Amino acid sequence: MADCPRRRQRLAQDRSPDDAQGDARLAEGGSRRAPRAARTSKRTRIQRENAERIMDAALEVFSREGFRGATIDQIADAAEMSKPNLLYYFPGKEEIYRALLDRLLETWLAPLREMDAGGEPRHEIRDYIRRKLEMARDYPRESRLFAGEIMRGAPLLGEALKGPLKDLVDEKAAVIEGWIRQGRLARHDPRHLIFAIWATTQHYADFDVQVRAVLGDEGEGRFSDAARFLERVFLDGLLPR
Amino acid sequence: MADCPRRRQRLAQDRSPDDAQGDARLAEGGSRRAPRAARTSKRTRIQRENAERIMDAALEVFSREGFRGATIDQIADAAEMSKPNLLYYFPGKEEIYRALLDRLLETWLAPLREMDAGGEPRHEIRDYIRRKLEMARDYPRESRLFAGEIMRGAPLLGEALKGPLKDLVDEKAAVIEGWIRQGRLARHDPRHLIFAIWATTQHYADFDVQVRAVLGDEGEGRFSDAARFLERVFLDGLLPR
DNA sequence: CGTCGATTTTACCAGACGGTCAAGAACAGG
DNA sequence: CCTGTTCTTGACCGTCTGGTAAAATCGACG
Repeated sequence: MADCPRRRQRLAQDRSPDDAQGDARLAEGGSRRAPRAARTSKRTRIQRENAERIMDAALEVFSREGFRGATIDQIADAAEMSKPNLLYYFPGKEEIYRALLDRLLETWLAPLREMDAGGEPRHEIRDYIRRKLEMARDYPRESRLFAGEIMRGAPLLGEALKGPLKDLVDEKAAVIEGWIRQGRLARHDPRHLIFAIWATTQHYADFDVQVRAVLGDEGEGRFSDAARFLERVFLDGLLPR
Repeated sequence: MADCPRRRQRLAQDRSPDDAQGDARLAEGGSRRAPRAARTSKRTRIQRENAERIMDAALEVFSREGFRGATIDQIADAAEMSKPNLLYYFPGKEEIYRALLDRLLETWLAPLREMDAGGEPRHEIRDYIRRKLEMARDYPRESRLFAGEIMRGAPLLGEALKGPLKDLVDEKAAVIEGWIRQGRLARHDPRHLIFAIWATTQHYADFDVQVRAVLGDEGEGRFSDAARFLERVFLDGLLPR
């Protein structure tokens, strides 16, 4: 942790050229005014650049203010763009938000997905904690966006939680249960273990002001301190004695 | 945990008769329209009852929608009261919110405050986890209100975090360090331990939808399962081996 | 039972906000 | 350099929202 360099570019942003758009209902109902950006399947350079600028600005604003607290004007300002121009690229506020969540979800699941049934339990869990903590450190805005959506009752992400997210947790819970049956881990509920890792790591992004306030000046090394603490507690607590 | 009955009344609500009011600047600047409720120091029965109904409704709405997402109309509806009538008791939206936070803070710190330097470390930490988890179960709205305020950068609670909250954590961190020096606990950073307990317990209130989505039908006993899991992991991880 | 303050309501307002429109500016392809 | 398309903008609109004014109603107490 302490030794890996900061980075803050590209999560799932570099996927296909035609992604991350609020084009949910783009090519449908004929009568609706279609001449929005990207009616043709090919996107121009300007379209790609501006869509990206908007997404980044929206992440900044939504993660700080929440969905209702954010205004299109704020996002447009942050994207250095007029409001009507922004609305030329996205049909509305909710679509921008939805686009952000869409591309966030798989990024969010990635660290858990990497957990390898064939690996050594101690090693796999420690690495999972590290990866999650790195995400909290390097992508706090994404963490807060996600947290905000869940705390509001997940009006948009609700189905994804019961689908892909639950499926992944079920899969990895089975892996952990396998390790337990082999006697390589102490008997614990694997789902609550996963919750605990989510909670403790994301805490350092979502509650950053509180963490800083409590730690005061000594807060500089909070992420490496947290890594040390969490790895030791979880491993000592999880391994059979 | 599993055996203590549900309850959902009174946290710090029953303090003095003249509390929990947005009366920050009540008896000041003479020229401002004063005839709001409670200009005299004595509150009538109706004033107490209505202020309470408003606070409860506001907690419901603010905790679900966030500060900016909540509207005075929603709060008034929830309090079964007209908007102007509500504004007869509180000078504005922010004052209601502020009043909620004011009375929440000391409730929130209480469980940690109870941790006793003279007690047995294993017992004290286990009980602290239990108390926090009970609060997450019985007062999820308060938990979400607090979380929302912190996530927005704690614009109102900021000073309280650096003052009373930090002081309390410092005090209890010293207690834990004492236990460590006595060899009764393994060497760990006590502040990150406290963060971890906060994070894991509050997770069950703040991220309830996610927890439910992942656990599905088996989610009924989530609080007692969580208690079992957290107590074991933290204690096994914290005690010297 | 009348009076005066406490309480409640109806009507209203100014600004913010999400979104639209039509016209102008920039640009790519021929 | 012309032209059709893409991009950008200033002006505008209906609704929502926080908050106010003032009149009407209630209720305790002499």
